[in-house]
Amino acid sequence: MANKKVRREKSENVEQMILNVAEDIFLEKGYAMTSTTEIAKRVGCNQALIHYYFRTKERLFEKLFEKKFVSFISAVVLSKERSANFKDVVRSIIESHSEIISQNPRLPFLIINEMTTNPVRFRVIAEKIKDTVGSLLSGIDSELKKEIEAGRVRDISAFDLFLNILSLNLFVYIAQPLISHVRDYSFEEFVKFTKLRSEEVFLTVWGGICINENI
Amino acid sequence: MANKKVRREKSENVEQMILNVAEDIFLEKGYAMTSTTEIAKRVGCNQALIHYYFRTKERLFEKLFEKKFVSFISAVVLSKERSANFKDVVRSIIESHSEIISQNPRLPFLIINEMTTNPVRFRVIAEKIKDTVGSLLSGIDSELKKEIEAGRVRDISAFDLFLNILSLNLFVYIAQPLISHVRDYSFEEFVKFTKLRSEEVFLTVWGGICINENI
DNA sequence: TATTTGTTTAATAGCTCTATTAATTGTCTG
DNA sequence: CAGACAATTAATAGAGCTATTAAACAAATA
Repeated sequence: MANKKVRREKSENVEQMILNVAEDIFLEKGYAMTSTTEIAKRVGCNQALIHYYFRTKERLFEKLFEKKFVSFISAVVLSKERSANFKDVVRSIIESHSEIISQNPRLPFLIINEMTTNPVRFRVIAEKIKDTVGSLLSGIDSELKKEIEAGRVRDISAFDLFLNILSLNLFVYIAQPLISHVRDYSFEEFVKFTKLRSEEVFLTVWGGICINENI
Repeated sequence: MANKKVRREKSENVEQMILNVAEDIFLEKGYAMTSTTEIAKRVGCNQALIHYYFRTKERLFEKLFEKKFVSFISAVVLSKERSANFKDVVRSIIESHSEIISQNPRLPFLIINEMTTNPVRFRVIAEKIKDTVGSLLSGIDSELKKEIEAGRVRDISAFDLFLNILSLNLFVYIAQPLISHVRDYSFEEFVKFTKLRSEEVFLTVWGGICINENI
């Protein structure tokens, strides 16, 4: 039994290495530009081994990302905390959203890339996203309307507000290679930059909806 | 001579058709996912004809986009109009930027896609972008600092302000397939939506930097 | 009509990729 | 040690892609 465990451990190590390496390359280049040959080379094993463990490249990809896509998308919804103060609601949405992205910095690019280049994957993911977004919006909507009626927030649709948050939080990650190059950031410096920028995003989103006599 | 013209016209039609079709597919799927076979099929000609006119797939791509990338990027800079009012400067940057994007709605996705998946193309484009962004930022910077010192605008870096504009203007286009699906937009409806959203972007960017006692 | 020149096609070489198969190696078990 | 079973590899089929080549076609010209 102990021996069997050792065996399994060994194989699980290779299996896990394949998963790790594959995740890295998929995130870096997207599905189409990643070859099982390249994964094998980086792992240091035979290319057939990847098919031994995962049968097809497609299954390997799904094993890695199917769950991740959905949990990533719905994480935004789940994070919505009730608070007496609408400002704090907005802040908490932005911060938890930002937090989730920073844990998966290349995932937004991959999602968008797969969904636009691969029509099959589009259909699979799109429906789940639609539901998720729908429930998030209806969740915000009533509170937002109250604020608008009370004259504390300018007239804005929940969808526009939602898009503002998504845009400001996601764009820096989607354009990360470009930004890193323009600013000569190492990856660590880029991470630090996004941390600092998080407050910037809140100020912009909140300043953008808060009633302001100076405008 | 007139005859020769007829001949040329005929060939130019096919050549032009190839360019048109190729542009569509490249914009839709990116370089890697587009095959010369598919282009030929959509044009209705033999696949070898594409190589007859453009020699390689790479050259065809470059012919279409090398200039476009640069002009697209630098259009933002060129559009900066001097105005007595800083608010109007910001507005004009946002509006002309938004206008340029709406004329090339799929280009931002292609640029990001190519730059992240293709390291060769990255180097070619990245340098030009770096210069362009640099000169834009220094152009805004002095005016922005004056506004901050005068207490009309909160303390913000030119780069953060620039990113706010880019994020809010670009994200909807990058995520277009997703947004269209979530909201059940036809392409026309999507275009109409972006037109309406343009004012939204200004309100958010400006509200996000304008001094506001209510925050 | 024969020739020239530009356009288009069919055929195919050569490459890379995915996936399968059969053979090989390594390890535990009886 | 022999046999069993998992892990790993070598070899390769089969598909799709880019690019080239040679041949066919079309139209103007001499």
